[in-house]
Amino acid sequence: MKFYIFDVSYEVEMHKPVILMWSIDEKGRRVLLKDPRFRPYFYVIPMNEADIDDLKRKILTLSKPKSPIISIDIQKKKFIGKEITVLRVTTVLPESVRSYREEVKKLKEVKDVLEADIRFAMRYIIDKDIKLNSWHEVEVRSKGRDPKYRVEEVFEVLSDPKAVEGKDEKPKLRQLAFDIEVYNKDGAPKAERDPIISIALVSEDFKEVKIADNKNDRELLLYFRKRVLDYDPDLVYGYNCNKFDWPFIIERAKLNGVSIDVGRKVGVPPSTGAYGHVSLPGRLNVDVYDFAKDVYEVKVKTLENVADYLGVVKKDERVIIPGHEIYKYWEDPSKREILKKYNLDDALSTFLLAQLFVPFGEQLSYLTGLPLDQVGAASVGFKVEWYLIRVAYKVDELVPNRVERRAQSYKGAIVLRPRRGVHENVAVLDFSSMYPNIMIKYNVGPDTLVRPGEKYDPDEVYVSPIGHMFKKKPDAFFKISLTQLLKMRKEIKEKLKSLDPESPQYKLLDERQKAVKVLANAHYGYMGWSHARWYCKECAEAVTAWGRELILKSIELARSLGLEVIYGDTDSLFVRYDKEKVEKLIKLIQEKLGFEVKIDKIYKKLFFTEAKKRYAGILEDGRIDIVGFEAVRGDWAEVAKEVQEKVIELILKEGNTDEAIKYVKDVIEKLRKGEIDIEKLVIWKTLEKDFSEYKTEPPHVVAAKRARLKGYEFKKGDKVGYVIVRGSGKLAQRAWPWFMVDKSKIDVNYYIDHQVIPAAMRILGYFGITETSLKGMEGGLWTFLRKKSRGR
DNA sequence: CCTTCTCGGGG
DNA sequence: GTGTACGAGAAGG
Repeated sequence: MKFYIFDVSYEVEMHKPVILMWSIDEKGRRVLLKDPRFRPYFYVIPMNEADIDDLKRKILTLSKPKSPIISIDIQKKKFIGKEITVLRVTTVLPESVRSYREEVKKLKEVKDVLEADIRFAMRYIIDKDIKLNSWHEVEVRSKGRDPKYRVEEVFEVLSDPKAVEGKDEKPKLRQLAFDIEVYNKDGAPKAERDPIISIALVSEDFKEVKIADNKNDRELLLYFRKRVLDYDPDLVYGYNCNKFDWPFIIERAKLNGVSIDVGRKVGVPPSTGAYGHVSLPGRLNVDVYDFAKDVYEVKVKTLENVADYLGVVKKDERVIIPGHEIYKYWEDPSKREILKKYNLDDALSTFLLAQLFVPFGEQLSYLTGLPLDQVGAASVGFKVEWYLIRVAYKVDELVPNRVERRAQSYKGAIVLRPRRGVHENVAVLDFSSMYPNIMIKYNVGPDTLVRPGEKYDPDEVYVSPIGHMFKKKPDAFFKISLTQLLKMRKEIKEKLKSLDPESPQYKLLDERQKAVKVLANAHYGYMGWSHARWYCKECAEAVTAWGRELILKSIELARSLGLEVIYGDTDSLFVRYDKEKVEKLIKLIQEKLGFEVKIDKIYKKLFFTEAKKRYAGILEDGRIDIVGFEAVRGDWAEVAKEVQEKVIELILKEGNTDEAIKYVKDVIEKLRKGEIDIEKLVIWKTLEKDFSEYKTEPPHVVAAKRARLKGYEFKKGDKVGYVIVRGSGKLAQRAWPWFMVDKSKIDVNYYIDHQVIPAAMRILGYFGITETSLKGMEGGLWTFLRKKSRGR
């Protein structure tokens, strides 16, 4: 029979582990596949001189009746490229692996223990090559219904699941988004004090919201449980629900003595699992916020900002209530309808955002083997790592243990000093997948790296510009992984050409090729991550060195053609767009250096100051592109960003500064008159550390501390929005959380002198405009007098 | 006045 | 908890 498997977990039944595969059958029924045949294991590397059979006997004597060691096999494997003989020790209970690991490690004949930290369900996914969120052929025997599980039928698995190639379609999944509102009068919400006052649910089939009529939230919790169980969703969506909604619900349920077992296992409540995700048995609980974090165009990633930017729910079409005022809308019965609408708009936004993000998440899950609820919560490093672990299994490579290391920095990419000024017709050339291709070409990896003192044949190694050497043979582990990914991407793209872009299959495969790209591009950074299992600083260092060499050689080629190079960063070159010469250059780089370059974009006009990583241009279609300047940074006040953006636009489009100057003066005047919204004056910064770790007291830290005194919770990772008020002393002493400040207290001069003018001058200064001419009274005074006389 | 701390955006 | 390079403001001395 064929099953669409979307989650894998396990449970212990009669002292034995059983793999649970939460699935959908071809009739669209929710079913559970139980595989009782799988057992946990780990590997033991013996000391070189150790007697293997003797060691085997010794390990067997450690066997405990609770979870006996059922077999020890001698196997040949590779470890960091070297052939080694290992013992595979298999036991019964997954949770006993850790204690066996510790005891085995103590034996003097044992060099190391490997793969004892691969979670049991992941072990199954890797070993059986389960492709989550896709179809598998499995031989099964029906066990009928089981009141323990909220599924239509339970099956016992008789054969290893086999992925069905080419069945790139999804069954109809039930999805439910939820959102809660809580009563917090003083500062941040606290579950032990504040009740839930409203819950909204949105699915394809219904939208509803239930508001509490008193401060006892027991009824609300029961309603929530009932509605989830009635609808029986496969996917549950929340926004920041792993960190807020779920912990809050779990705690409130506990206080109320209510069971909140909303998963597909009766009596089992949600619990926090790997990477801080909240797990509901048999359902995929997706925190949409995890995916929203990747929308870097949105600086402050509130639900309404992300939904607005992506166009699913526009801000002006929905209710927005500041977090600290929510309780007021509940206390005043006449305002409760507004609160309900707000709650519903949030759940709706979450639901709609999930439609955009989840298809991509499903494909990341398909590739990495991490179930969808974990793959969003896991960082990029772990996503790459799980992908690598799957590759390792297929090529008999053992997985290195995680080692505590100090981060070691190394030299990175090259950035050219730009030619300042306005340039016309500039082409941006990009190397396609530069670092992955360098890694493939030079066979880079910890397994091919020639270590100090190691013997090598000078003809059989690649030597990096900084001297690190990599053996040409055999293929590096990273090369295998990357080649496979690039090949997969090429094949998918080929297949896409034959499909209707509107078809579900096209959409699915397109998301898959995007996920492949993300994983491939993250390989280089992964090597330089000190917590990586396959950490290799020398490898990362060599890759950036080859990258620098590549760019420099390409510049030489450009110059040999008489092409002017205006700028370049890491894997891009900005050159004067002379069509013929640029095409020649692309060919030359391909032929002489062996790398592919493409024209990424063409600017009609491009403006540089002397600074690196900062430029603004107008593209062929008239769009303005701003990189690096204050206008696109989150830590500048909106008013300054707007001014700079407008100045850039006026200059690139008009070709002179007159309009721009007039515009800046106008904004300054509005600021003086207090006509600018306080929201546009807020500066947002992240607390990157715990309060105690700060050696200095920057403004955002001072503001956050002030909010904390009022009961608002601020901690590492939070964004602090502050404004500057009038007064004396250090700037930080004048920084206050924006929601605690009355507009009349704002220091307008700070915003003029330290936000608007610097942002405008960054551009206008290049054209010889002075600060005083923006601020000066010449223009301002006249307008002032004119208006005054008109007023009379 | 100079150095250090801190942060964010992006190739 | 993927990497380094870079610019800029404000604190600190």
